[in-house]
Amino acid sequence: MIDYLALMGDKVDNIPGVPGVGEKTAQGLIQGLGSLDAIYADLEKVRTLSFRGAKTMPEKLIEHREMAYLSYRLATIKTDVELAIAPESIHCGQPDNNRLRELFEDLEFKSWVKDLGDDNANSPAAIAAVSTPEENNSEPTSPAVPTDIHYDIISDKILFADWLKRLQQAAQFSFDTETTALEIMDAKIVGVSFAIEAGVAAYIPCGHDYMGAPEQLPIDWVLQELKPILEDTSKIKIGQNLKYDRSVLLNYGIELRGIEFDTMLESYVWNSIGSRHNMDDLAQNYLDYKTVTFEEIAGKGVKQLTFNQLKVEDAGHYAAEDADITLRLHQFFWPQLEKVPTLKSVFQTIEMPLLPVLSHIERNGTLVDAKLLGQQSIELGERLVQLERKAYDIAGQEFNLSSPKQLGVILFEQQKLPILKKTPTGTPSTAEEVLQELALDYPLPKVLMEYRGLAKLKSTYTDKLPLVINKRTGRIHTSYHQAVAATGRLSSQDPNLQNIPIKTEEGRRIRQAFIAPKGYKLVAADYSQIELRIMAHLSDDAGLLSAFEKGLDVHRATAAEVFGVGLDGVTSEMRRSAKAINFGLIYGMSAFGLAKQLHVGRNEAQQYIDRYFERYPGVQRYMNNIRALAHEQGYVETLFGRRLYLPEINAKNKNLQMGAERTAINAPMQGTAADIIKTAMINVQAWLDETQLDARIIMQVHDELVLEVAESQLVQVRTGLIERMSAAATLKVPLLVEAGVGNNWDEAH
DNA sequence: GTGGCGTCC
DNA sequence: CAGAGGGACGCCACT
Repeated sequence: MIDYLALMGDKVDNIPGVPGVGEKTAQGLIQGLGSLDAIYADLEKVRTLSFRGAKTMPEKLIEHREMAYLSYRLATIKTDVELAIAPESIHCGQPDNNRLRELFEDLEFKSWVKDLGDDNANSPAAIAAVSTPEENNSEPTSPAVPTDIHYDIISDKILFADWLKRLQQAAQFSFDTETTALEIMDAKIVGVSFAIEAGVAAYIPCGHDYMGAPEQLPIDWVLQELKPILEDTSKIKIGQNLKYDRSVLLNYGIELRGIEFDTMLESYVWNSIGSRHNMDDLAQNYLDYKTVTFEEIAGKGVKQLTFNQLKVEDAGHYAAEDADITLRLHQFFWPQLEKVPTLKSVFQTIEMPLLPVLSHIERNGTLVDAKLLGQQSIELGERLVQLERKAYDIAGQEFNLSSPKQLGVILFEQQKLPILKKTPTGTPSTAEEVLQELALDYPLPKVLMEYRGLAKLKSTYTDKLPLVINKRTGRIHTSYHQAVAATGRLSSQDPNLQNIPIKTEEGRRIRQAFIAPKGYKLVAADYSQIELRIMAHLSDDAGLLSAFEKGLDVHRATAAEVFGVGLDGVTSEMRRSAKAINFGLIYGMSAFGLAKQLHVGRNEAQQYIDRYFERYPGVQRYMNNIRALAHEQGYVETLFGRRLYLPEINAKNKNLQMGAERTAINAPMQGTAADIIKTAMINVQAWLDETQLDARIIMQVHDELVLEVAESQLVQVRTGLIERMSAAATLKVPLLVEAGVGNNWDEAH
């Protein structure tokens, strides 16, 4: 049984038998003084509490660790989802988790979830149903995949010739390359697999080199034989993440052509959030088939084998299955994509053509001055030591400045500074925002802020970037991910080149290490205010449209409207506020958020917003319409027809629902911007290919393209680049592109 | 592996 | 009455 349930707003110090709690209100508190079994028996009540918005539990009230853990789980807003999904997702590490896990397993989640009535909207089953396009509901899934398929392993020229002939006769086939590494520039091919129809697949091993490996066809011969069909544009290729295969083949001088269907991108365009887009998950979700995973045949961790060390028989089944499943996934996705013209178009005119462009950019890489970064690391290291000493001096003891936990003890226990904010788990926050506030009254926070800033630069950038320079090319080759961000944006990994510092002077020094080779310059071109321009277009607001048509500084224009002054009367303070309002609108921010950002009262912030909507009524109308549309259809779209499903848009839980509404407002703008720059990248690359100009795209940062350009062709390339980026979409406002030139990335801005 | 924090657009 | 800013990646500490 539950001895006490404190609801939101209850005075905590009224709790019987729990003395000395200084909180004014309970943040949704479950105080169970009974045993776990008792809690379990009363689970229904506890769940009801959790939907009152309970989130955290003050530590002082915890009697047993296991209780605390259970309470925390139950009180988390995601409770139902997490409970329903899987008890194994409960992480271990707490002393009695095994016991907890047993308890959770006993709950019979499915029936329990069903009893929740309307809250069902948040269950995984409901999410899957909502997030699957309606066209899919009536659609039969592809035929079940048999589990006992035999695939050919090709080790002799007779069987090879047989398969080559079949590939030559096929109009399309799926294929996959197996390699020694994931790093594109250095990966060596170990084998290739093909599928020509569901269940008919084969693997050609040609690089397994473990002791006692069977004789295999020589790789050079195999690739020579395959080259004509791989380079044949009319031969349609299907694959999973073909950007990788294209790159690997290019290492062997083969230019993959006829890249028409990438199942990863089919899945992404079909439903960007319905599942992750790796093959194992796709097979499970859409074919109800469990694939052999790489870990299962290669092991994991440091002892994981590379593909060349795998037994040919194991590797053969794994690789051929990959090709087989890829083909089946394509047969599942494509008929459905074809039925939705907007999605088909996003797939065929944006995502597939972008694939080789990204491959080009990755392979081009970017030149980085490792020596300069090294100097900066040393310098930063010295300054960090000084700051460390200063901090120890103020605190009167040594501690790890990088540990939020140790820092919390020093600040809030030893120095007794006020706790201004807590993290989602209830520990006192030491975030920048908090330190800034505290720095007004105390000395230590300021030192910590400076330390954090510099430590970040050193550990993330100046120390790390030199380590990822490719030995052979001398350049940094990031990996762009095309199916990660739900809105349609790209992401960049290993290293992330989309979050290189720019705001502070010290940060910009890192950009100075991104350089052009001798005889070349960097050109950085970015869309000016692209998301606000898209907002003007989508909302059709006369005032906003006119501001852009007149070429006004939009934040200044907004300030003039909101504060009721002439353009000349706008102070820098007003402009700053207007800028925050503009960005806030794009993100669906509330008066509360705006107030916090601008350090003004909530009422004042609300006045700004009211005033904004008064002056730009079209924007308000658009916001209301898009919200309503999202509720009605369960998804929102970009201008190009890309969809983002919002499974939580009609959730009973208001927080989830409001979150989904914010996404509904933001996604069309962020996503349209992504569509536009992707289109621009395709057009720019096509133009560079045609003209054979001595210029290459080396980076994309959401609204910016960076090119490396021969000095002699600077003017021509810069002009052509701006033209093509501006023309990537025709909106009701012009798409302004600004392009700078320099010897390094900082200069080019 | 998770949480806290910080970098970018 | 609480909650109240969209999308990413990566580092460090800690378990």
